[in-house]
Amino acid sequence: MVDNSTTQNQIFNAALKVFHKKGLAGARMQEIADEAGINKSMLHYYFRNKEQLFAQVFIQSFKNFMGSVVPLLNAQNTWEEKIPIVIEHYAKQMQSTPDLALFVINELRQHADDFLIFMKEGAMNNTVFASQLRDEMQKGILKKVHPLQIWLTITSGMIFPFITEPMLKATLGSQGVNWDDFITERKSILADMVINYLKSV
Amino acid sequence: MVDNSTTQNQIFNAALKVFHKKGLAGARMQEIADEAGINKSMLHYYFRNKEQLFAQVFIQSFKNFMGSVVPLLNAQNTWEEKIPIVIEHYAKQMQSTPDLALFVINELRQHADDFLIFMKEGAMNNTVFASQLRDEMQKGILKKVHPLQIWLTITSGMIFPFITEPMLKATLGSQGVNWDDFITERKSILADMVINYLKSV
DNA sequence: GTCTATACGCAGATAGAC
DNA sequence: GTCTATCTGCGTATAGAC
Repeated sequence: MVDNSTTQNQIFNAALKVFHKKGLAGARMQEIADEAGINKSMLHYYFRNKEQLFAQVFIQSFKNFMGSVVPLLNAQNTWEEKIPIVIEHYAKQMQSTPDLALFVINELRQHADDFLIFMKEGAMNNTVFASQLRDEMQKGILKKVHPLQIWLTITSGMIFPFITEPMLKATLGSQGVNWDDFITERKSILADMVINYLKSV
Repeated sequence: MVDNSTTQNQIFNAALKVFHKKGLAGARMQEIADEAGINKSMLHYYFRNKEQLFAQVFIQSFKNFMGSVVPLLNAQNTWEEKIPIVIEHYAKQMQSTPDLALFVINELRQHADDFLIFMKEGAMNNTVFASQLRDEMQKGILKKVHPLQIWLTITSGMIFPFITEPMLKATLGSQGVNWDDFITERKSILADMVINYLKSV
């Protein structure tokens, strides 16, 4: 899955890992080198300096975070089928790369000017999913709201619990609630909530 | 509102500001001193070192972020009245201290071991709000779910949009949607969604 | 391409005068 | 309590041998 065939890739993947955990300011070039099992000066040989290494890591992370869901939104099924699929997609993503979302959110906030240029304007709004919603809204079948609100409810509802996981787990633990069960319940509640709302015309 | 009567307070408030914006790793003692309009060595005089200054800032921030809503949850009105009030509370909080939430989430994730001790176990679950929900759930009037799910839906739905504000604004801007209008719509959608869901037995 | 050694600046921290 | 001057170590970056 992860390509470590070249030295450059080894460095890049290590950088991905360390930057995701520590952020730009907190990451150390030495730690990235150690993680890659490679001499520190190699980082400069391949990526010039910390700033440029970070830039490449960020761009890749941003595309991955924002873009990986788009195909699901453009698929050939109904909007109603897409909702649980997208929810499941985010749950999987948060479990496989737990630090990705918060990293992107955080660094984008601090360096918005430098990196916001990578936003594909209206990427979400041009999906088949958004069109499907707008269609049925106009027919009066669905409640009329901006599709972005639906979209935001789903991402909020699924990403936020994971970025606040330490806090949430502390609360759940003291209640004797199992994390995996809680997340399972969460996925179905969120889907029901959104779908019920849309249909409540 | 902000007490800058003593030198110590001036430093503390400046530290609050800088740490919230830059985080522990990104903040500079010199920047805090400049922000306070005070000599750098004063920071060490009053707070010993960066770590201890940060610790005090974090604890205060955490309490503020987590605790300020509790009185609203324990108030003498119905659960249904509380929902829009709590939503409004978070909107106000995110507008007056835009960096607070992300700061707490972020630093808590990186130093969970050091700071999670401040979590009041089950703080949310012991509120009147949670009891009200459980009561009506048992009577079969409301859908049976863990009250924390309701709570999480509200916080997610209201906090997440603000911490992703730069991204969201970029998207909205390209659609010609006004931010304030979007947030206003958001508040009512979220309240409706949660209330509708609870009542859909 | 990869390594060792080293330069250099920055940021946290202290000493000590006033 | 507040200031100036200074120390020290760390982290980025480069030089240069192999």
